[in-house]
Amino acid sequence: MHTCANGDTIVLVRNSADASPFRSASIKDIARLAKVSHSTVSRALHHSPLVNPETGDKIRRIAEETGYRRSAVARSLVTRRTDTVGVVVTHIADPFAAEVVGGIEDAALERGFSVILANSGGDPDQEVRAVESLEERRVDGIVVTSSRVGALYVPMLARMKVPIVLLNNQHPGDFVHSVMIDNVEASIAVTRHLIEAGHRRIAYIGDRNGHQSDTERFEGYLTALANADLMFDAGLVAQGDGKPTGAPAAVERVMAQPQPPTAIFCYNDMTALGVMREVRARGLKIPDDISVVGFDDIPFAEYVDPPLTTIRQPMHEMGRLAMRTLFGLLAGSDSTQNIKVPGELIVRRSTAAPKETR
Amino acid sequence: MHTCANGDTIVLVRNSADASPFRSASIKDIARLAKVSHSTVSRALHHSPLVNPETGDKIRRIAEETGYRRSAVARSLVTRRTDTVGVVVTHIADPFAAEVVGGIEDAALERGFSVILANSGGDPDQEVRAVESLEERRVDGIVVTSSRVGALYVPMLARMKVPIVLLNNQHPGDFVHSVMIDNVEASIAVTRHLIEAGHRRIAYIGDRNGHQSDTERFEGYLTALANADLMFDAGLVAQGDGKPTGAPAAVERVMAQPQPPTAIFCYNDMTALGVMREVRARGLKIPDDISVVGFDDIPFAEYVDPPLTTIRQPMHEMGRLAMRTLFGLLAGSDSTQNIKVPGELIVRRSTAAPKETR
DNA sequence: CTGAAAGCGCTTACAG
DNA sequence: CTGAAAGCGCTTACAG
Repeated sequence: MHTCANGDTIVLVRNSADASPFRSASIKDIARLAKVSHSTVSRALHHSPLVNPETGDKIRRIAEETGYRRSAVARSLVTRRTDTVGVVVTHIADPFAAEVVGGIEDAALERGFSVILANSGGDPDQEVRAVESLEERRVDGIVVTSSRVGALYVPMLARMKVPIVLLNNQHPGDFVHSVMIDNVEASIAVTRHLIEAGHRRIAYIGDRNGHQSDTERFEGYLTALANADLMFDAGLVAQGDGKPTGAPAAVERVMAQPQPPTAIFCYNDMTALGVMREVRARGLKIPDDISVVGFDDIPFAEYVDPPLTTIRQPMHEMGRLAMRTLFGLLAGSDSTQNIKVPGELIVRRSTAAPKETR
Repeated sequence: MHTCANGDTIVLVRNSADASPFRSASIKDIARLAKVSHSTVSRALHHSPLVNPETGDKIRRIAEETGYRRSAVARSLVTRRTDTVGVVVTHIADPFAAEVVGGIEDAALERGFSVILANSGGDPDQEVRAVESLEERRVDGIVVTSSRVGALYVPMLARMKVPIVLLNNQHPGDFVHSVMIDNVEASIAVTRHLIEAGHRRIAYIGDRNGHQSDTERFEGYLTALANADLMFDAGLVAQGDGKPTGAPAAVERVMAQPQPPTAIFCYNDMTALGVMREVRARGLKIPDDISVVGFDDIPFAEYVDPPLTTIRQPMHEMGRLAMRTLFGLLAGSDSTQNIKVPGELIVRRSTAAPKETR
């Protein structure tokens, strides 16, 4: 309840017994209290120079005192902007997604944007539904991480919907706007690191889910082997599932070879965690008996024992870059943006020279 | 562009050179194409029984073909609901927050709700700003995790704003609606676990940021000691910062005691990670020389070496419970909901009997 | 079964 | 500097 100097009073009451939507104070309520038109209230709240400073102050004071909150939904209807971006991730609890969203959040906050989260669960259909739901909510832009749909968005875009940028697109083929880690180069770098340490038999444990990033990392692995004139041995390649649980079977397969590997390159850090665990369960010491490398540099990579050698993806920065691209698009840029971000080789103690060479 | 059987045509054009907000198709465009009123279109899109089945089908087909997306913002303005919940977290990249948000997401999706994310950065002022921003966006409800404001929301609520539920409130004192882990009981359980293993000198490494949860966990620790008739030694208590980085100094302090501890109870798993690392750097073996326990059971707790004994917080489930409470409130419930969730002691290999007793 | 009308809470030319 | 008016894209009584 707010009582004015002139005795006017406003009481907002929940309508009836249940908590169904109640009417919150509107610009008109403030107008009545301030004895001005609602147009003037609207201007005052925007600090428009068109309103008398004293009137403006009075209006803002009343708004403050009554706990008035302007309705972003009403505003959006007329401005046709929601100052909102949608982000679709596979699972928010995935450390990669969480870090990326952190970067997106930061960039959004700087511009007064909010972010709406949507899950794809890694499923193409659910991903499309998530994007559609975001479109209904009239977000100003969308970033899709680890998309399984990728280029299929092109026709949607042709219909002139919201701008979309993909972050680490997992669908083969290019998309108009994207920020991607340079998987091939990074993969060459880790593999070369192992080769230079003296390894000749290097296993690759991939991801059976057919991610584009897996294809590219495998490609980098092959390239590095070729560059060093090392033979490729298909027996040293096995598939995991991107999670620790997929590792044991894959380790079993490569270690069963007549000449087992002295190093294992894992598709990602989560796989590496499972690999380290399985390798250790087999009584092997890391890195003395076998070297292990991952990919991503998730926050825990440095806390496992031994700390994991890996490729750092600048996840937070990638989130920001995706937002910068989006803001550029919103500002009218219509150029294609395909940003390729370099990974960084982080050498820790899970890698060393192979036994034989020492 | 959409061309109708009757030759009518609709073309939507971005207005002018820049990508400024363009007009997306509205219910009226569909109405024109279908040669009905926009009221009928609205009904058809809702599958209202009030519309002729054939007319309805025709309308929906046209909507489909033109890629029409109803505007949730316009709908919200009239229905006074946004089918949206706001979630404020300290940092989304925090594993605890990410898991909780995962549970919230799942519960939201089941009811067709979207979630808007907002960061508090652990700062009370920013937390309040985040909540206000969510109110402006007219979310139907808000869940605040690890609130630093807690009971201070009461006056805001008195103004009849959006329902708020706190998840693991970190502000002293109770709030109307909350879901909390039972810190005291859980803390008694881990401490008792150590005592039963034979430990007599148990250190506690807390969190200097003054979280309510730290106070409660410390309380549980004291209670368990007292229950076992063990003397409390202030020299065995040190403060970390909830992150691995805060651990070394704290370990230094407790290990410098004339009689160092044989076990360390850490405020949370992140602290335990740092403790394990520091303890190992000092040449001590875990658990042979010293036992370490954490709190939370973050996803990585089982992958560190040795796997960490800890208290599992059912984070995902807690997120769902918060949503259930919110939905109850939205459905008209006006009862106070203070849900206390039990933690679960997960014994792994970072704890064992102390050396002397073996 | 259908349409005309009012209204949700704002913003913003337009006229004073 | 201020107000009346139109309109953003929907929903929903109300009258046929």
